Amino acid sequence: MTGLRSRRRSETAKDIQRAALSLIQRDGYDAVTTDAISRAAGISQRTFFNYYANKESALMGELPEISEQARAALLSGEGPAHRDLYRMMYFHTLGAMDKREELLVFVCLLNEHPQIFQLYLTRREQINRQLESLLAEKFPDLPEMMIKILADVMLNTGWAAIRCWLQTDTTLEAAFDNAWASLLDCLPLLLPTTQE
Amino acid sequence: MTGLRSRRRSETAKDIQRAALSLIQRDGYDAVTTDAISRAAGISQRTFFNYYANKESALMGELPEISEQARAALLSGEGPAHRDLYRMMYFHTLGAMDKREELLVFVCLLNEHPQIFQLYLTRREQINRQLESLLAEKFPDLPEMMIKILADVMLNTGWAAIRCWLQTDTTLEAAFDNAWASLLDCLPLLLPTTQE
DNA sequence: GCAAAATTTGCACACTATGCAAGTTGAACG
DNA sequence: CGTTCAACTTGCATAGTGTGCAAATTTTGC
Repeated sequence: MTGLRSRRRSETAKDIQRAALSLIQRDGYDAVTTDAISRAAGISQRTFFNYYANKESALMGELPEISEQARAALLSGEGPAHRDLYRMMYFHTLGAMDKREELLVFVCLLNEHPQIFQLYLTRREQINRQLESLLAEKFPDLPEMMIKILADVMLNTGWAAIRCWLQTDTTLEAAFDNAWASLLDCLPLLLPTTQE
Repeated sequence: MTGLRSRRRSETAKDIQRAALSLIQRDGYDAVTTDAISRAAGISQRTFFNYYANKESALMGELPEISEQARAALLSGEGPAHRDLYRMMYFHTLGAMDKREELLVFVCLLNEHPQIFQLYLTRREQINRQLESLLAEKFPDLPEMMIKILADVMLNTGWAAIRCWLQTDTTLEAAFDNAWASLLDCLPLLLPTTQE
């Protein structure tokens, strides 16, 4: 796929997402139909389904690729691990922007609409798997199970930080620091006791 | 709600799930409609939707309550933590049965149908939150963030163990031991280095 | 500029899902 | 046991979702 077609596809995908978000903010999630989104985006409803599987997918937009910035943020880091994680998630998941207001709208929708919550979980899982592949690169000698568990532990802590950030007045960086500290505080509960 | 009505409701929910699983195994997921499931379960399609939101929910059945056995398995344990986790998940999530064959069917469907995968993730999340409430009970003085992170770490390790169990010839107990060992092996990677 | 490939669109239609009212069943009470 | 009421099921209508298919349009390569 070449220049104009590729660019056109990206722009249309983005147009659809913007139309979805705008209509949903105006009319409420349940009142917005795929037909309305399509018209607002300037395409036919039939074409809508060439881009997105359903309404909530349109609302969330496309899964971001791992950018060079996000890769570098994690791979080049020599520690501490949570600094790497913060920078990776900042560039990748938040798209290097402080999109707090937009994300707050989104969290509201999440809490009210199970379909969106489901898709959010799927997105999270997909991003966790992306991180997993990065970690496999960073630690080429670790077994697969360890990579998977490490990715899950790190990313779930990161998501908890983002959620905390959205609910309090703290900075994103401080939220990551706090979540990480909580994780480290949990470790003694996981370690073998003297009884073992 | 009293005796017969309550029992009737449970049985009908179960009938629907069984019908869904049976039809899907026979005809393939995409070929089975909510109408077909309803007829096979002996109810109208309209009633189907009084029980389940959609086809994949019917396939997965209802979310199990935390049984006394599962509670006891986690709350009474004095360690090691992964023994508690194993016993809790055995009683709660696997329903105290070795349902390996049925779960293998399910894993196949998971990998082929995004809607089922999404619902699986939602189920996982719901069970994680159930574990979280149990942990809050077991450790009443821990802050909320720690409880949340601890629940995520433990349950994700448990899910990884179950997935491993389904893919290898190992026993479920050994799979939990291995996954837990992998988790402990990850901890040094998370701890602060001397540079901090 | 032309031919081929890629993409959009209109259309038909099956399936999903919900509101509503009529019919049926279970529970409570005398 | 009979009656009344609440809970549940069902039929029906209908809007929205989602897909296959072929014609129309746009982009690409030469």
